[in-house]
Amino acid sequence: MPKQYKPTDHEPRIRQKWEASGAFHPDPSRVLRGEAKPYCIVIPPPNVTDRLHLGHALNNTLQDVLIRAHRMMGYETLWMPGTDHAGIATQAVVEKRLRKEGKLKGPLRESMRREEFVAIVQSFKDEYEATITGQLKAMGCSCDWQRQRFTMDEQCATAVYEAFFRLFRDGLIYRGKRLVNWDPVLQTAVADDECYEEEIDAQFYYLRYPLVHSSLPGGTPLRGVSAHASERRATQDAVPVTWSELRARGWPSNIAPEDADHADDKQAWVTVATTRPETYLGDTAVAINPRDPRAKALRGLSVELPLIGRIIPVIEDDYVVLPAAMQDDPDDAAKDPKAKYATGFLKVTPAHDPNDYEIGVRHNLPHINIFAPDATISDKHGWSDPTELKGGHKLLGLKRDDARKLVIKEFEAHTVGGEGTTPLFAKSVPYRHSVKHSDRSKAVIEPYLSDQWYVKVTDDRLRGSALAAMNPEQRTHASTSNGTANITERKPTTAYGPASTPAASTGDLTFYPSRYAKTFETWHENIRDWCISRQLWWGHQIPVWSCTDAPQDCLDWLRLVAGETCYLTRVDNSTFVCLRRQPELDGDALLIQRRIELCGFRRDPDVLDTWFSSALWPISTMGWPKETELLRAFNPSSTLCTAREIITLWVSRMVMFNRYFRGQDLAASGGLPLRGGRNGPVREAVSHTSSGGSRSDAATQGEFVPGPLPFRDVFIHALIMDGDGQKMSKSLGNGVDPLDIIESHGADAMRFVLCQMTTQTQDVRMPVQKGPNGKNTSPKFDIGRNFCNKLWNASRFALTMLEGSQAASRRSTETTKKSLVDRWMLSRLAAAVEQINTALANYEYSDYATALYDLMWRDFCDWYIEAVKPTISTSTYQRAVLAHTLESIVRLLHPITPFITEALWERLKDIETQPIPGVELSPARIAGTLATAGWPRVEASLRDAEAESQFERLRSLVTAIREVRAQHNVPPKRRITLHTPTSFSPEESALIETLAGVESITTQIAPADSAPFIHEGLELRVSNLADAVDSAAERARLEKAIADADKAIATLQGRLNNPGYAQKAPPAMVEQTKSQLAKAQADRESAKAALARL
RNA sequence: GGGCGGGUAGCUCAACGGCUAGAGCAUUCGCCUUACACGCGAAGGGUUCGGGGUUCGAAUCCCCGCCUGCCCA
Repeated sequence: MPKQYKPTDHEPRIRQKWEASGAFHPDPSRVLRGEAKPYCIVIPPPNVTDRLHLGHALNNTLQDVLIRAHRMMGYETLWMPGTDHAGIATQAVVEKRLRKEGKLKGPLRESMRREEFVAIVQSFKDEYEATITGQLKAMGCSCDWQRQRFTMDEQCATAVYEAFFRLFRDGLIYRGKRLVNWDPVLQTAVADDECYEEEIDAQFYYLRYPLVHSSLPGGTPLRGVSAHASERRATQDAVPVTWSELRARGWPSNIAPEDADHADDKQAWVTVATTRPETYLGDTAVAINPRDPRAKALRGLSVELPLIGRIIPVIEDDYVVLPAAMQDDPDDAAKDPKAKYATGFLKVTPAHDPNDYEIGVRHNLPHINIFAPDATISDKHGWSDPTELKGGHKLLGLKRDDARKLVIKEFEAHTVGGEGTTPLFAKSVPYRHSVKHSDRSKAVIEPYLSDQWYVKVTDDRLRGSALAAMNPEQRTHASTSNGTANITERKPTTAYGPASTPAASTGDLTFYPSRYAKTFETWHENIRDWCISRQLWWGHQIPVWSCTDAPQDCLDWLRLVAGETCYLTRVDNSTFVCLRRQPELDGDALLIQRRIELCGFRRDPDVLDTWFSSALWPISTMGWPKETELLRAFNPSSTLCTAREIITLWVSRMVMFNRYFRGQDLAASGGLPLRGGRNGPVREAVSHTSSGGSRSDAATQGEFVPGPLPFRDVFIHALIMDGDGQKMSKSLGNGVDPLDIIESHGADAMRFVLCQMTTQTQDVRMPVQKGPNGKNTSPKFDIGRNFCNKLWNASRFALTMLEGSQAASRRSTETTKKSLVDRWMLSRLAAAVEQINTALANYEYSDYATALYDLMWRDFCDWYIEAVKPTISTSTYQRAVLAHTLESIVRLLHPITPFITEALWERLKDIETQPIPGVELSPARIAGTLATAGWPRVEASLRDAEAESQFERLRSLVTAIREVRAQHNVPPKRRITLHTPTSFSPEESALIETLAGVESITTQIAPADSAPFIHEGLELRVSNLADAVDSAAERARLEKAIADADKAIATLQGRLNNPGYAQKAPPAMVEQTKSQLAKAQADRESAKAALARL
């Protein structure tokens, strides 16, 4: 064996060995036949946009640790791998690439055919999928590569279309409007993360809106009626409100003194402040804060929008910022920069501002879209008939900036009430603020209202079942027995229990760390319907065909064929047809598709949100909607391992979908019993009233019983930050590539460090430096590399001892005595195994790795190996302890550092030693493959408190002697003499001599040139040091010993002098303190005596 | 605005109401002691962010404040 462990000499070969062994490809039928318990993790599928970064390395290492540990524990273990198509991100990356290469100019939709583009993305995906798979393999991930999936492959797509169809049929998908970030240049919606904010210098414009009475009933014009109709009516009905009338209604007299001409008989107005005057065309209300003293006077009044004459209500909403002067707390005003500019009146444009949109929802206001897709003013997209009104037509066709200028000009030219002296335009003030821009076109984003598809996750069948899935101990708001907050800090798991129960369901979803349960809970309590349509080409195209004013005969025919293959709904005069596109039904679906397309139906061009397919991942990868063996054996899976940012986007949706669809499946198949016996036989189908309910699915229309969870445990791990606490990212250049680390330090070193870093905190820091090859690395990985090298050398030493002495074992001098160090080592091993099992069961990776670090390095290498050097070649038993301890360490480490342990085990596995009772190392299921070897079972009876305390005393004595040696610069090879008033057993003496470089131990008086030291309250001496003893140094050392003892005495005495302590503290604690005090006092006395003799 | 974290040695982190607050790296000193210099032995280094409180006892629990990060809106 070489002196240093070189990962590259072993990793590729071991990867091949694993792959050839089939060790990672489980057999579901073993689970179904009851031969093995299942353990399963579905990988959070990485995006195919890019290669994996260090965060992925962490995420997947943690999964592999669980997978490998359970495989060794005897579970039938499945780690399902795959990748995600990542719609928006991937499309953006490919589009950018094409533009860079000059292959794409202008808007995508006009420059390229859909099929053409999708094909390019497909090949891009193939490239990255291969890269990602290679990276995972390089890390040693023991995925079932034969079952690898992709969210857009045929199997997953089948699941997506089936799920969409069922939700559509069950009334859980509907069409609605939503504000999107619209890029007017590319004419597409873009996601939030494709926008950037940029500060620009702009103006706050102050516009006057004349007040009028509305003749509409209830003083709430526009409510629930179309904008078109109300505009007409409003123009005829407007009656001005005068200032005198306003004062009569309670308008405060001290308000708005700057408006000099508040003549009693003149029409009154309100002044709104806005940065976007042109959007006034889409205003549907003016809002005021209810705490505003003017609010009461305005209640029930309206304003008339100049130039277009629309009458819109004055409403009250908390969102409106009070002007700085009106705020109770001047500090609040200072905090909100807008308060300085606010007038207290907010023009509300629900179709063109996200906040206004919310106000619109709260007050049921109409949305009036005033822009064409290219962001020019248009009367064709929601704003109707400006030409009949008072001059709004001048604005038609103008771009946003031009429209803004013209609006200001018009407002300057006109006056309140049409004939007054007060201009509609009050003033403008410079204002710097940040505005959203599109990454790709740099255009200013327009919030734009458009039709979208939604999943009604607020329905109790989805939201409700997600909340019900939670472990009751982790719920805070549910009706717990005493109604108080009740979050368990930690699940009291101390041993490895069954990892997966076949039908985990209600109440089984448990978060680690538990605090994340709250994130999950509050998300569902405040959940909103989920917008699932995206204006992209890369993704699952929505399987809905629609037609406005479809021919009657076509509709009649559709009603006839509606059922298992298609489902239709009507909204106003539009018909929407959803086709079910399971492969076996494709014939029918295709027929219907052709027919309706001939009738004028067109398929929705949008694709589904990527999370829709991700939400199905735990079942789609297993073949759903087919009732496969895999699905039955491995759903629910055991653990989901992910980062916290994904709890809301992904975890929630997987829980809802798994429970919903599997609930339906189970009901349809006669209601398989769910755990806990909550549900008896599912009730027979009740008739479904809406059109098109299918026959075979009738059973699913009955009372809904949620099905099993997608997984039982959710482990949320930390995010890796750089040394400054910043996220690692490409643009910052602070990212670390896992492959670089694997190359420089080895996969095991990387994995070890990542595990050791994984505590329960929210994020961990990893200082980043440039390595010798110019690539980013971190000094942290040296820990792992050194650790592996240490293990390698410990094994190297052990192997020479074991191999070399196999022949010697037949010699007559052999002893089989159980020595102190052997008992101590086995005791340490038993303790470590217990600690490791507990850590694993609670996802405490750092504890797991640290326990092994200490066991291997501190206990095994520093003390055990050093101690047995003189005796190992003549003790059969000791060699057996050495071999068993080392092999246990290697097996326990395998989940963290699979390569080096596999390489070492190839040599260790054939060493023959006598058995050690209480240590069970069962053979590998696949011969010669550690990955399938048994998890070490070490009996707790090997714990030996006496051996541990006896060894601990020797160890502290050895350390004390070494300290004196170091102080006197005694050469390591020099043997010295220990003078002690007490005697040691021959076994103890031998250990002291070996470990402390002592030649002889004597009770004889030490010569004058010896060095005193204190151990357990006694003065001991060492002599025969190389140089004469330096009494000044001795004095300093003894004085320090006295000072240390004094400090301890003060602390301990103070504790005992506290009257409450003896009374209230546990007696054992008090006893301990007393003995500590006695020892400290003895130390002190001995040191003083030694000092006096100097 | 709501929610959740973090602040302990120069750095990265432990310590989960009870040993004189511990590791690794870095620093200093001595060693190529024949498993390992990616190593061995030893040393120095802490007002546990600040202030109150609860307790026999607080880094730990509670309150206030400061700094810092993340998620949701």
